[in-house]
Amino acid sequence: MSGDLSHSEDQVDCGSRYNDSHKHKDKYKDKEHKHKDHKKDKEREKSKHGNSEHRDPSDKKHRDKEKEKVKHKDGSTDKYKDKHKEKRKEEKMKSLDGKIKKEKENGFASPHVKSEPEDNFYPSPKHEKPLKRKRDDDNDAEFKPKKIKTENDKKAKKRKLDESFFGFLSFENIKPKKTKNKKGEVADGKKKAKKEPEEKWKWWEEERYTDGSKWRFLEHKGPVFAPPYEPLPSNVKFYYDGKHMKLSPEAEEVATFFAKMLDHEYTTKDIFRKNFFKDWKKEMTSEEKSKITDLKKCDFNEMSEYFKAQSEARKAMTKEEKLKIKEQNERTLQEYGFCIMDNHRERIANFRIEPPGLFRGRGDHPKMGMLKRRIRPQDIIVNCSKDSKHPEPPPGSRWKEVRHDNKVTWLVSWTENIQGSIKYIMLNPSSRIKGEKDWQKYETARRLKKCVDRIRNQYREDWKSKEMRIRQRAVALYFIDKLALRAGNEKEEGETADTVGCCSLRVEHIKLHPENEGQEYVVEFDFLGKDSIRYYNKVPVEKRVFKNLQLFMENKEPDDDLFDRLNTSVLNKHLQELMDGLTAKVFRTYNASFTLQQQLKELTNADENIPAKILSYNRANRAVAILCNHQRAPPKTFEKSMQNLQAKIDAKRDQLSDAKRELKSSKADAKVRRDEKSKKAVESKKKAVQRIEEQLMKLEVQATDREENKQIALGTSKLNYLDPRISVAWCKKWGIPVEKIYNKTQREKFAWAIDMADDDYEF
DNA sequence: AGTGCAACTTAGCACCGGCGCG
DNA sequence: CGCGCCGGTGCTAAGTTGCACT
Repeated sequence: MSGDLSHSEDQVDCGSRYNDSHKHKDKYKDKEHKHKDHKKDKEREKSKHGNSEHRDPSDKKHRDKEKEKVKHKDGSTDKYKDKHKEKRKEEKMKSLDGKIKKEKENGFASPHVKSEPEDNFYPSPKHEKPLKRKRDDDNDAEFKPKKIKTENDKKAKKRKLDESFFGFLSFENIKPKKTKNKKGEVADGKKKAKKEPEEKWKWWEEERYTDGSKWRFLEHKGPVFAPPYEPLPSNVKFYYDGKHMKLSPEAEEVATFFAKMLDHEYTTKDIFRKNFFKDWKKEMTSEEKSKITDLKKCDFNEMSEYFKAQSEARKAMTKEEKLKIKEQNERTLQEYGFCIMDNHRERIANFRIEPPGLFRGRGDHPKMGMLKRRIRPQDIIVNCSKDSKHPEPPPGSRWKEVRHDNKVTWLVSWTENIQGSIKYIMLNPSSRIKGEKDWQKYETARRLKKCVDRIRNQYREDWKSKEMRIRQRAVALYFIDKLALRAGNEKEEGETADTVGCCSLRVEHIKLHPENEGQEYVVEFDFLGKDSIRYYNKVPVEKRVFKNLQLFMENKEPDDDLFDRLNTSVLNKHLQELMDGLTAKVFRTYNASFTLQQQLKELTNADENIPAKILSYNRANRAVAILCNHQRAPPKTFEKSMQNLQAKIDAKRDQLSDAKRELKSSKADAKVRRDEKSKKAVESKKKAVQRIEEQLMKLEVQATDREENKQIALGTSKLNYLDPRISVAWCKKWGIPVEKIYNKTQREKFAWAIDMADDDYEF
């Protein structure tokens, strides 16, 4: 059922997005911040999205149908979500009252200090138990080992242990040095010998920790901080109410954040402006505060112009200047961009601290425009091993804490002030620690493959259960499986944009059509999911599911939870019982990978040439992206670039007919002359025609590919959902260079798969 | 059971640099 | 040899999950 893509089209066409996100990089002088005062009254903004139009009263029609004896039989549980419901309703009322949204404090100074004494070497109180595990840390106790064995065994043994120890001396991480794959040795036998010292570390051939620890040794240089604020030159002025006003450096910095965004639409949005203005005032001197009382009277234009000029100037820099900067960046990278973890030099993903700026959440975010404060050394927690050379805080400052917790993978963390969440500096996807986890993820998905039939039968049975909560669980699971929906945690209102996943679907997000376009029992989904990306889909479902949905919706308001007896924790607990390590997201991984494999089988045509095969690959990839609803805004230049391509195709066509004509005439010529020379001419013309035909085809394929990709993003699924061994195996099977499928970074991330998968790999 | 936190994965977009084209 | 385009990369927001605590 899940690999089925019958519903794909709708998704693609109808998908549309509501989010315009973006970022900012800036600086700002920090200040004291308020405490997170949660539980502030929150008011969710009336949903501005398309959803509202879907609150269709007709839903009520279904209410009286099929009253079930079952319903609420376990009266005990109405609670799960009631609380939220209440809130939402309350808020609705409030907003109806025309009240203005109450603001929340910006601050979040609250340290959440872990009072871990920095002295225990392997602290981490929480994970005491994993010690028993033989193989890997978390779940999947058995699988990992097994997998490893099955997958590796053969080759693993032979080249075990060759490197590792001083691997970090070799910079293995930088170059995706061709890893020899099984047969790979072929690749460059002799060269290999030379490059041997650069041989990449094959962590996947080594033992893993079995005690829950993530490393034994960890050394790094700490984070790179955002550059300090540089005040504007005095000729760049700020005007309030038409009059020049010199701002204090603190206030000025925050003003520049706004100035830099002037061109963006969201500086016109009420919430954004309100949040910004409020936080800005906190940075002002009392004098400034009393003068500047209306954002509308602020004129940031000179600042804005100044920054535009700056960026022009940057573009116009000479080669030498640019080179210098590049070199400096490279030095920074070499110094801060790597760490040493267990004898290997590994690349760090994000070693720069996020610069201050104005927060812009995605979608309709209640906190957009708030000030993201500058992070200082005293906000930073450093994690490294006790026996390593500890990173030095910048002169005159100190770290908030240095700890030595080898049960976690992060090197640096700090608490961010917008949501109060923790941010981390961690390793690159090419690192052992990320790679192992990634591998493990696919192994879990493969285990699901083995028992998915059983699970599906089970939830189909559960549709008939007498217990409401079981039915809900079963229907939700069906959606997660069939439609690859996300789990859908509940979220705190007023803290984030109003988005949902499976368990948090509300009545207003689906419509039931007993009959639609010739199909029976159609469910129409329309909601905003992660990142406020719209999910729109019409799916025919089984009658029993349909009836259940009618039941679930009975006597509910549009903004009531569809699955009121279910949440992600209940669901995952259940899944855990069905299979060790099973959680909702495993279904996404499983269905994505399974679909890729099956689509590749179906679409790849042995007779076609490489570009055509790659098109097939992309189509298979696309099927997955559609399943997972990975959309993107059509590139701004889409139309134009499509036209360009079309022009090229036309030109190529002309060229082809010219070439054909020439071929013809040279043939005629050869017939008359019958000499060697003219024969040769014919041959070369023939070749020319062939070459052009090939080029033309390539262009046409490219055009198709691009057109089909207009609103679909392939990257996310490729990077996060598709077992790379499937792709590698496909490449090997059809003699396609992996470079055509994976770029350099991707090859680094998937080095393990490239090395270990054979052409007969089966997901 | 419910809540909140910590850790880690997944996500789309802006921007930039290198490359192919005229 | 400059210019536009495109892919790759960096950035950081927004999810999921597990667990401790109450």
